[in-house]
Order: sequence, then structure tokens, then C-alpha cells
Amino acid sequence: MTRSERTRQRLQDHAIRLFAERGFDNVTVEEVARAAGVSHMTFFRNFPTKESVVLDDPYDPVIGAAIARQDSGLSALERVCRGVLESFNSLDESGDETTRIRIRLAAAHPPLRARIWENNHRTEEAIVEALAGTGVAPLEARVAAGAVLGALTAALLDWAEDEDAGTLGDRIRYALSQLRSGVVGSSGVR
Amino acid sequence: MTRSERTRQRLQDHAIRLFAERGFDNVTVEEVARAAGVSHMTFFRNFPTKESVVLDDPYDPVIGAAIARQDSGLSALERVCRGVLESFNSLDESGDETTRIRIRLAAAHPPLRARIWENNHRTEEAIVEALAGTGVAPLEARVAAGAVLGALTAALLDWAEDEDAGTLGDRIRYALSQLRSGVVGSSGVR
DNA sequence: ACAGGAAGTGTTAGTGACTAACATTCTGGG
DNA sequence: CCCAGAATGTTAGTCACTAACACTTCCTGT
Repeated sequence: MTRSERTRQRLQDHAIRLFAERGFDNVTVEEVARAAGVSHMTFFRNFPTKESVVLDDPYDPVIGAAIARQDSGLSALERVCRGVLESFNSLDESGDETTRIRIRLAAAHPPLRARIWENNHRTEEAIVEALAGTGVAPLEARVAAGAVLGALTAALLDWAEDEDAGTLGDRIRYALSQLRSGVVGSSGVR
Repeated sequence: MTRSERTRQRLQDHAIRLFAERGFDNVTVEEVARAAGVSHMTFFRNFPTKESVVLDDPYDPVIGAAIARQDSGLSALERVCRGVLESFNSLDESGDETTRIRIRLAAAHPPLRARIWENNHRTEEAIVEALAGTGVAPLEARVAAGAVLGALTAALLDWAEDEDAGTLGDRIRYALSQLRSGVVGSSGVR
């Protein structure tokens, strides 16, 4: 781990800690930087915005690859579901407790919460690209991605705020299984 | 229309115009305010943020009411779909061209695009409340709402950027019909 | 070990979104 | 016409974020 990477890690750790202690809006970037022993310029060289230090995780390539791997005989929606599930299953199930703190911070703060969708948009693009390789139209891919990410994010935020929820993996599996079966229940009607 | 309402309208019109002409980031709040003949303080008394002047539309109560009206024998997902569709059908199909400009502005600008989800979160809460009245659990309601809003928003953004797309209503109907049928296509597998 | 360039960092000064406080003007009902 | 309350302006401030430039630290090849 290079010195620069350690600085970045230190910045993120102190930031999360201070935000959790005193609230996102009551901590300045200057304070975070000082706590990590650097200047505010170093903060911004490592994180483009104050918000990004909380919402920093690059899952997109993994998800894109998993989706591209799905059987092209399945519907776009089903392939996205399965790809997302596989991606999360491959992560450490024990889960980082820090992840929960970070999601909770975001859930409690509307601007942060909104910005989760900047990450989701990148993931959406990765999904569109993965599906385009097997001939799925962009709009169809986008709608499938939007639905799955919408359900997923709802479950994620709910999980973070719910004190005695189970594991994140369980929550995700539940949300996607609901999405998959949700429409079938009405198939006889109209 | 009171004078205050007219000022607000003038602010929004000039803001959208200037943003469309020169880009969101290249217009200051001060300039918008001057164009509307007021000071920046008046701008912020009418709109909480610079971003909110673009993303201002309160559909939530309409959607909530439409969902509450759905047959409780249907799945949560299906009820949300139908409620959203009914709400949009009841709007003027001719559609405001301004709406398109506003969505296009948001689509092209990541921070704005993200903030669409602050509106969506309000809509989600309205949906959860509407479904709670008929005994649907919050998490189930949230997942259904997230999926439908995710698909809907993807279609909306795609529509705004696509020059020769049809009407917004058609686009929405297409997106939701894809969501409804998307899972069924895989019902035979696994 | 050492020169030298690259990469990381600090300082300073600036822009622009947003807020608080208070003085001023305007508006609508009596 | 008058006056209470709402709408607006002025001023001064905080804080996120950026540009420019000087400085220090690290790494590489010899």
C-alpha cells in the first residue's frame, strides 16, 4: 500500500467517523483534512466532492461482467437480476460494518441519498453495454436496469436503517425475488 | 395570480431559458435573479436550491391517490404500475414542451440527474403510505415503488434525449409493459 | 550513494451557492 | 387612506470547490 493510498484511506476513515459523530453538515472538509493531517487540497485531490467520500464503491465492472455472462435466452430483466445477484454473492458475506454506517449516513441525508444515483447511473451504463453485446436495445436495457437498481437501492436503504435486519445478502435476495414474482401474481387479470 | 406567484414564475422561466442557452454551470443564481428583476435572496426564498428550479413538479399526491384506489387483490408491483399509469394518463397528453427541456437539462447534468431521486423519494413515500392502508409491508412497498420508479425514470431520461421519440405517455406505457412482462418470459426456466 | 524528474502536497487567493439579520418597501383589507 | 404583515433588498458571512505556483518527497537509473 503506497503512502498516497494510505492518506486516502485515512481521509475516508476520519470523514466517516466525524460524519457519524456530528452529522454530515456539521463537519467541514477542512476539519476532515486536519484530522487526517493534511490540507483541504489533498482532500479534494483524493475525492472530487465532500459527498463522494461517503459514496465510494466501484462495483460496476463486476456487475457488467456477470450480466454479460447470462444466458441470452432469458429476458433482459431476468438477466440483470441474476447478474446482480451473482455479483453480490461473490462479495464477502460477512460484510463490512463500515458499509452499513456509510449507507445509513446516506439514507439519513437527502442530498447524499440522491447522489447514490450517480453511482447507479454508472452501473446502468455498464449494464446497457453488457446487454448491447447480445443485441438488446438500449431502451429495453435501461428500463430493466432501472427497475432492478430501483428495487435494489430501496432494499439497501431500508436495510441500513433497520437495526435488526439480517444480512445485506438476504435483503437483496428478498428484494429481487419479489421483483421477479411480483408481476406473475397478476398475470390472470386483464 | 398573486404578485409573488408571478415573480416565482418569472424566475423559473428565465432560469430554464438561461440554463438551456448557456449550460447550468455557466449561469449564476445572481444572473437568473437579475434577469427576473430581483435579488438573489428572492430567488432563494422561492427555490431552496439552484437545482430545484429545474426539478420542480409535485405529482406525488396524484400518484398516491391513484394507487390507493387499486384492487387490493393485485400484487404490490402491479398496483403501483397501474396507479402510475392512470396518473400520467390523466395529465394533458399534449405535454408541455418545457417539460422536455427541463428533463433534458437534468439528463445532461449528473448532479441534477441525481437529484431527480429526491423527488422520486417523495413519490416513494406517498406510494408506501398508499399501500400501507391495505396492509402491504413497508419493505415490499418500497421495493415495488423502487422498481417502478426506476423503470419510469430510465424511460423518461431516455425520452428526453431522444430527438424523435414519440409522446411521453407512449414511452411510459412501453416501459411499464416491459416491466410487467419481463419476468414472465423466464418463468419456465429454473 | 546520488542526480533528477515525477508525483504528492501546501499556500494563497478567488468564485459561487447559500444563510442570517435587519432595514425597507409594497400590498391588500378595513 | 391607513396600517399590519408579507415580500424584498443590503450586507456580511460560511463553506465547498478550483487555479496557480512553490515546495518537498519519492522513485529510478547510473
